[in-house]
Amino acid sequence: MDAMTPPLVAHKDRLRLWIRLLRAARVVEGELRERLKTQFEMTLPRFDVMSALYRERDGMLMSDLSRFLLVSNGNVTGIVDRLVSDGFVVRSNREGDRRTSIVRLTEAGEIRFAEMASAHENWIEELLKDISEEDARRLSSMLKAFRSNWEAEH
Amino acid sequence: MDAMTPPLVAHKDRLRLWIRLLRAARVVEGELRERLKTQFEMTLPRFDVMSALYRERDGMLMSDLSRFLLVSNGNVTGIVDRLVSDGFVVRSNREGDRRTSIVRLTEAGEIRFAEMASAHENWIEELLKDISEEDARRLSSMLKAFRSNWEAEH
DNA sequence: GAAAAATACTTCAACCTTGAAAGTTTATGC
DNA sequence: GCATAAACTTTCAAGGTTGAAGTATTTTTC
Repeated sequence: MDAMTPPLVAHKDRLRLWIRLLRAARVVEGELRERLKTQFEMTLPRFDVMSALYRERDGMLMSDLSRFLLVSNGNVTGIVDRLVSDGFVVRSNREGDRRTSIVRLTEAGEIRFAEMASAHENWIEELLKDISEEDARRLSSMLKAFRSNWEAEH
Repeated sequence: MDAMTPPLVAHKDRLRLWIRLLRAARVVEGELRERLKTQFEMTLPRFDVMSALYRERDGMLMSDLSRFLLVSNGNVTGIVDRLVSDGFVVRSNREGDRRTSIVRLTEAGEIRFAEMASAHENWIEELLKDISEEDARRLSSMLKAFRSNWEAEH
């Protein structure tokens, strides 16, 4: 064998990273989905919408939700519909623009989300406990930079 | 203000990491989905199944696929059904156990996957280009450790 | 070897998701 | 002002996803 033989599979580091990242995300997401369902009778997509609305107490447009959550418009329509019939969310008309309506949490929605958010935070701490806080911070800022670059390009 | 006042929001590093990781994964996944669709008329779940079968040329059981891809059994049934009608996959009976069948790529499936895999690898390189190879390796091994710990505990 | 348990898979209802098409309303150009 | 474009949302079909229930087969237990 030639001592100078180059590696047969070079520059695959990013591909491997992507695969592992995806699998880790799936594992954690599956666990969260299950706990939300059993402990709060809640789905992950609905939790995500409520989370966005909890940050924006004055409400959001459907398109705001769609953009923020990175999902399609039609998708948000269905999820909000179900949250409305759950009694956690309301659509209210907006003065001066009859195309849009503002989506807000109801009081029941705020109370329920606060409960879930508290549990959710603990679950994440538990599920990611094997990642040191140091690593978490470094990785987190790496991902922030990644996202910033992405936003700048798209 | 008390100089010793502790941070109001401590130990949120992992939560922030999780949120950013999820968003990054969604951005990349959305891009991959769109490219697979427009350039290969292929969905991401079907690509994932073909990818698993390409690694295991002798074929896999449905339950192997389910376990490997981290999705439910019923889900795999549907995706494989569609891949069979696409002509990319076959189910063949297995001697000695009539509960199971071996799922394999057809020759057309192997050829098609090889084309897609090549493009896919380039896409990942492109999409993750802002992550240095050094960072990619470090993060990758961090995620590997995370997954190993997870497996050990579950 | 019959009964019970375990294994492998499919079916199904409910929900999530996308992308395209269509509806409504508002803004723009002339 | 009127036509056109743009913006915002919903609808719909096709597909993905889960978890529970059901079917079939094999293995285990006694």
